[in-house]
Amino acid sequence: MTNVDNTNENTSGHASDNMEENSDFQDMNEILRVRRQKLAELQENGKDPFEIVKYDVTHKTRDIIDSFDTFDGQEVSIAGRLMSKRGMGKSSFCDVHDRDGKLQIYVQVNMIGPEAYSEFKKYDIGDMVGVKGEVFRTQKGEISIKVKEVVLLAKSLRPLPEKWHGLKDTDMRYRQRYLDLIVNPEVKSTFILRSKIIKAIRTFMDNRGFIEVDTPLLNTIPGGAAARPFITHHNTLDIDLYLRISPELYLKRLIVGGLEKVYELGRMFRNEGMSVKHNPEFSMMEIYEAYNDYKGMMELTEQLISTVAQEILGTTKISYQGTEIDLTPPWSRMTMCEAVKKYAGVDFDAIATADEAKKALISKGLDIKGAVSKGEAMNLMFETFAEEHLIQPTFILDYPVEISPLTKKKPGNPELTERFEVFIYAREIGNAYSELNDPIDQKERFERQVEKRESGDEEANMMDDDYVIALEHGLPPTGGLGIGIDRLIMLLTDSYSIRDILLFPTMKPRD
RNA sequence: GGGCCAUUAGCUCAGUCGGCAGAGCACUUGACUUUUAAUCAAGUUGUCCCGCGUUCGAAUCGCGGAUGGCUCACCA
Repeated sequence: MTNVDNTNENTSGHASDNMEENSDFQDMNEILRVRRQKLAELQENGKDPFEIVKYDVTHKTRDIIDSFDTFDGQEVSIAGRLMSKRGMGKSSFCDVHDRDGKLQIYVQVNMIGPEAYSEFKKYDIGDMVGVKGEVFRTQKGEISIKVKEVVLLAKSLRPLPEKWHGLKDTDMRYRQRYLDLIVNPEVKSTFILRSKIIKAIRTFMDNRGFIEVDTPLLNTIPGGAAARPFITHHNTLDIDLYLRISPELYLKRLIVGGLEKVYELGRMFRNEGMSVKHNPEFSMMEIYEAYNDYKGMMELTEQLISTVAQEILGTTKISYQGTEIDLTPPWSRMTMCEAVKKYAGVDFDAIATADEAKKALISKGLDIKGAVSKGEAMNLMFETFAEEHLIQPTFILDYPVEISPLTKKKPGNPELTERFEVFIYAREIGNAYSELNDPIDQKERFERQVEKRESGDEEANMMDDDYVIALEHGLPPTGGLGIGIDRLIMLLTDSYSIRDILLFPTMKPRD
């Protein structure tokens, strides 16, 4: 009975399964057919471009453009994708694009001979070519190569998107990112910038005496953050494993082991909602420094981000989505309690009990589901009323202990912890603690997390006994910091969506 | 999951009141030996996202569905 309605999935028009192979060619439009015919002709004449294994490239187009005076009159060879053709009978101008630039080539029939020229005229936009010739400047002043030899290095069998408007369909841009990179120059430069930013971050950390380490992506206990993990399975061991949500607990084991200053910059996986700021896999850097605390991490955060901005963009005053943001240190500092007082008008210093906190929430029109502690109430108010105002870089200090299970309590105030989050453009960019190193306290905090988990909170931490044993061997006082690398790159590249700074963002499969 | 919007040629997009499916780029043929969004002449290109309905007639109107975008909710 229940299956009857599903029959339409099998009968809805896929009757062509048995005749698909041979009808491919007929189904193609003219552009596809013509290009395949050109390839077939080349192959029949023993000139199959796909048999070529190597081309001797002496220069990149960027080098030639940047130092024309030294290349003027010299012979060079370049290679790249043919992106435009301006043919005028017995001579042609074309643009060849390589990674960092483009260069015009000038092909004349009496330079390469009538046979090679007529073959060249069959090249299509999108073909990969190698070109050898002499550098010169045209009458209109454009640096070019007068071609002595041109080689087809790969035939493009499909047309590129339109040259003037580029590729706009966002879905296609993400699914076929190579097309996006070919036709939208600003996309290519964004990803080149991403690479430079990450390199600058690593250089900064290395210069400060940190070592980069790699810890497991496959975890038996996913810890260090409040997030739902992805689950996978190892066949030989026959156990489920989790993809890591944070490297925190491994990195602190390394501090116990005496590595003192470590960082890891890599991919995290969180099985949660997707948005303009969230992708299921994303890059984060975590840093741990022995004998330091969260105040030291504040200084490190400011220095790191402002130094990278200065190096990559040449300034610490950036523009993000039309808003000026000043990354010049020092950044403003405010406790969460102060922020809530300022933006919500509620003074949590004057609130003693969870009941009073609940009343304060209700008076601000907030919904309360289940039991809410004083700290959770303050955090909720902070997120609701304060976060949106934190446009310029701002450290928010002293988070409630209930939502900070891995953080040292503030001396003299057991309700709060030595923790900050840093916000830029109302987004959380970083999160840092004075790390909790008391194994007995840690064990109790885990137990409280386990209780939350058992009462339905899928994001609460699991008990990690092995980590507690590591702490029992002695973790020095340590400062720890996590920085959302993708969000930082969004800021520095002025990108609206996280999908614009991930080459292949997670997509729902088609069909 | 809710709301709003979109889906038309390989790409970017028009398509009026329901009346033969359009443009630019790309492509094909021809002309052109310093062009550059080359130019000029001629030509080709369609599951109008899918299904059902209303109608003499649907790209256009109605209902249902798919995909995507934005947004709200969710989400350290």
